[in-house]
Amino acid sequence: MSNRVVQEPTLLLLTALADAPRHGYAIMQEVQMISQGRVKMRTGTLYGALDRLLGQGLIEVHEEAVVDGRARRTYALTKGGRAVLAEEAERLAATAREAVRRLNLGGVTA
Amino acid sequence: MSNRVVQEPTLLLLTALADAPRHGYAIMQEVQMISQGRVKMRTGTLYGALDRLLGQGLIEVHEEAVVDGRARRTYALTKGGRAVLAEEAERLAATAREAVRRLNLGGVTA
DNA sequence: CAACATATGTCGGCGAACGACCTATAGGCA
DNA sequence: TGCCTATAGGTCGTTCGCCGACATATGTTG
Repeated sequence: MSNRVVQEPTLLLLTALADAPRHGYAIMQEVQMISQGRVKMRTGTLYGALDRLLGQGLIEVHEEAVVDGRARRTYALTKGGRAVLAEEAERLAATAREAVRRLNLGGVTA
Repeated sequence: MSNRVVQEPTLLLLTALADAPRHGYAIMQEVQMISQGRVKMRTGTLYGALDRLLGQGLIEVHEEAVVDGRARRTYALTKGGRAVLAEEAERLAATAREAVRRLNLGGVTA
């Protein structure tokens, strides 16, 4: 019953991976760009969300390299993640449309 | 920097009040309808959110009647609430558009 | 050398949402 | 009559995603 599928920061994360695989830092920058600088995703949110999404099978590790003894992972959307993102995007768009419709109904002639 | 303006359940609540003032129970039903039965708002969420939104000045008490010794309040959007809802709806629509755009970019030829 | 960007992560805490429960009346139905 | 459901409004403890701050390491530029 619960909606709690994905929240906005998470949705932006998925969106950031929609066109190409990216690594963590790049995702943060991409999220900022997508949201026109409004949402600055923190690392705490990022890596927490990545773990969660990996567990949910919405994203996967695309490539894993070790650079200077540090893991460098790039993540990619899975088919499931792609489907979820498409669904959520449609749902969001529908909600937004409904909000606008109602604002116009009750707004002017209230 | 933080996005956290309003979350989805809250946004649906505001949307439910966009065309006409409503009381709590009616809001719950309306939210269900708007979301096509996907989001079933609980009373815990509802009244918590109403208090919060009243405090933020996004909604106001429209009418207050006492029926059978019980308070019956109807809530309405304030101008501020209306503005916030309009903004958020636009933002959501933009995010959804970007998600779809990127899905089409990377989806087929990946 | 200091400062910033790149890059990856951990941890404590907050707050919205959730879920379960409570009260109360009216109506359907077995 | 007793039970369930819908209407209507409300409280409270818990969960969980997000936030903010911190830690670490390298490369670059002033």
